[in-house]
Amino acid sequence: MVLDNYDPKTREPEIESYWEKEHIYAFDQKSDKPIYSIDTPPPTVSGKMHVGHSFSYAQQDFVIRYKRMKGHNVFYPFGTDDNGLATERLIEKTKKVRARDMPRDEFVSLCLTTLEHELRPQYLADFRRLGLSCDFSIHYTTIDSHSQKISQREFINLYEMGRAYRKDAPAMWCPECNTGISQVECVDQEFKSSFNDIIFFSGQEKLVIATTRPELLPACVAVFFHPTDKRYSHLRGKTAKVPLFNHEVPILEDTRADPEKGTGLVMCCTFGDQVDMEWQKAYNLPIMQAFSGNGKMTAIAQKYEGQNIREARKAMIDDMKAQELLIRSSPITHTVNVHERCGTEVEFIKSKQWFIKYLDMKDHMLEWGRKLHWYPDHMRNRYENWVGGLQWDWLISRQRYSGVPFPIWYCTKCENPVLAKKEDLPVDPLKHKPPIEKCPSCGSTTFEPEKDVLDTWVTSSLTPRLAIELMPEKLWPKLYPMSLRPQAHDIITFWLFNTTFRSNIHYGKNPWHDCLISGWALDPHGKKMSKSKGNIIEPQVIIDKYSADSLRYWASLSKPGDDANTQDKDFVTGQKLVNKLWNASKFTVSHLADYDGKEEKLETMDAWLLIKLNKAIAEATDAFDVYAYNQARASIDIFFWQHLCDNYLEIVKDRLYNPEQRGTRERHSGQVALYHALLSVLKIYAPIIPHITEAIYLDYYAEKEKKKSIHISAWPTVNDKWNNPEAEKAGDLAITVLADVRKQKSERKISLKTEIPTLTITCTKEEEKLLSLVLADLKAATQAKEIAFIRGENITVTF
RNA sequence: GGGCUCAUGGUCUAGUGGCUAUGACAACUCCCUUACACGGAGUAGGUCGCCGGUUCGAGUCCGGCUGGGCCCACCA
Repeated sequence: MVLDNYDPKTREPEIESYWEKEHIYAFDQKSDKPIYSIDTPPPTVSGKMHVGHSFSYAQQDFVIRYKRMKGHNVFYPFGTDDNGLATERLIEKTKKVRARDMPRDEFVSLCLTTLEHELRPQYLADFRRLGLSCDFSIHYTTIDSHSQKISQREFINLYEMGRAYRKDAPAMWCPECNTGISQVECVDQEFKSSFNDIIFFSGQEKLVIATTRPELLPACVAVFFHPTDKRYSHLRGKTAKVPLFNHEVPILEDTRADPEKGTGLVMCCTFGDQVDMEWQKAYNLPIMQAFSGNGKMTAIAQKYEGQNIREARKAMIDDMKAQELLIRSSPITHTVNVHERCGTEVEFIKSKQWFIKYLDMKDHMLEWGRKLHWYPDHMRNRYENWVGGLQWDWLISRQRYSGVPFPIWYCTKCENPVLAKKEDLPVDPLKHKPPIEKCPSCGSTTFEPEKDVLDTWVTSSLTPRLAIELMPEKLWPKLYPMSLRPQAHDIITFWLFNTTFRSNIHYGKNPWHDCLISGWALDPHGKKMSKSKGNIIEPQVIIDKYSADSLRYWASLSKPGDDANTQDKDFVTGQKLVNKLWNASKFTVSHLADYDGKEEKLETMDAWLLIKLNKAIAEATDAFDVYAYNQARASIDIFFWQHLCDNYLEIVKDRLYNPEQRGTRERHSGQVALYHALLSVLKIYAPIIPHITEAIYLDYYAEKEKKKSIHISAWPTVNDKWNNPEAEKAGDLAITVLADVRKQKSERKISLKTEIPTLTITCTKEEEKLLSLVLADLKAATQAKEIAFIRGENITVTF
């Protein structure tokens, strides 16, 4: 019962162990309380928890802890994403190997064992140390067989619905990673390049064409100009000779050629960019492939064959210069699409890839997005904007090593795909045999496994299923749709969007009711953190230096969806709060040792405190109900610091210490107010700073309330019998007087303890009446021996 | 180029049409008062980015502008 001192460094981990041992956050499969289920974001196992994680996971934990205290049976699983390219790169780095230099089997098993024994446990420990109230026993990883089974099952379902198709198509391709990629994995990056004016011949006429991609010349299949461009209208129907390669290509008109750009003439190469692809389709032009998937020039590049893109570009520019085919080369900076994981320029390559058909669903997608409750609401715009801009079906093949395999084999003779049977899942076609002996269409008996793996988002767009299917099937309808998807705003376009799509396609409903979108943690100056800038702030260091509670407190300062600057001073603020809570509690609890829990008529100041408390409870509750944890926190901050600590405790002290002079009933009344005020303060703070509030609760209140943890105790409610407008007015007046006395003492540079022989208050008759209700407390707080009243309009104080 | 978002004392920030615009940090002045000096009481510091409009009333709503951020498009 003695609150000694509080060292978060040792106490926080102890408290976390206690939660674990007592299963405080365990989901109760048998309970009939309303369920609140969360589609927890599975973070990509990347070594260490990032400060951005601590920011957004803390924010989701605030509202989830609130829901738990409000009486929900909380289903809060924890998954990790350790599937796909990001994981491969991490393993390559930590184990100093290269996937392409070793057998696939060996690499995959290295990934799995390293994850299981080294990376994941360390990583999970970081999230635990943040004080998240997850039920960590409900755990999946996006690469485990449970997830593979579900992912493959739903892929087969898509295939059966006719939504998964395999097509020879220009696919976005990363020549460095040697894999197809999707629209969402691309980012813009500025590059220095050169704009080259090169000469095509149309008969004897010299045509100047500007290009940044001369290495695509061997794949040039046409030249275009705008139909209204008079400079070139005489070229209609003619052909042009491609420099260096000398093949003739048609000269065509199309409105997509911009007369303002370059010379107004543009070459079309399959495939330089998206317009090239549109032209190829529209004019049925041949498909030429200048380089292959690994970024090396192909045979059509003739003497440049085997060179990589950059080498070929330079060599061709040099050769054209030598042959006087290059008029001018001006350096430019332009933005190009690069693969976000490696920064390589994205190319288009023709290959056989699996796609999920969804462009036909745009209207439905918008409707689904509108049915979700977004917090904050404007985040919906990002979803709608994304849907509006979709132009590709979802490319889901990845030419990687570690990932969920496609459950498919192909007939070696007719390429007919053979899908695994659902009861055999999960399968790895590289290891397992197809479920049939003979190809149903051609009768061949030899099959070839699909070597590609599924895009990691194919699996992670099923996280609500991965989570609930860990539970017995009879609970699924109660858990799904889930209550909440918390996540950061940067992945609305893929994770949130894809999950919404999958859920509606497979189950005919949205995957959740609410989405809580968090912002980003930026550096102290509002800049994005990055290794290259050297401005990374590590949450582990903050927890060590301050505490997990102060890290969480910082996360509660900004409103949902807002980015926050990561500043030391905010951690200091949290640390001060922890300290203040501890000391205020120490004081309070020491005066509650003999408190009997009986309630009787309250002293006016005590009633005043409980009115303020009622208001704080109402505000915090309303705020938490709409996920406005920052407003809830602000309300309780004001109550705790101003009303309780700065004013009330100073006022009630004298009654608590001196019951002989002030009366035992008066002391007891103070105890009543203190008991409820502190308890509610702790409870309202509990979702934000769960460690310190638990420490205090366990020391004093746990026994009284017969609960093992504050986090499963009942959320405070407004108590109507405390409402007392007269007491509130009287208390507010007393605070005005007290503040004025303090101000004058401060101006006279005398201690607040200095006695005042007679305090004269000028006020109205009604004010005097109200103040007389709290006269004894006011005397004690101001150190006034006597208080005299003079009639007057504006309340003033002299001594 | 389009969409969204943000702009409030030196710094960061609250603010949901309505008295004198919130709080924190920093600064300054004081106070070692038996919960806390990791504390307390005060003081100073703001034409709420700019221009216009709606309104009895605008930091708040509307339009335009300027400047940041994010997403998308463009990329010959």
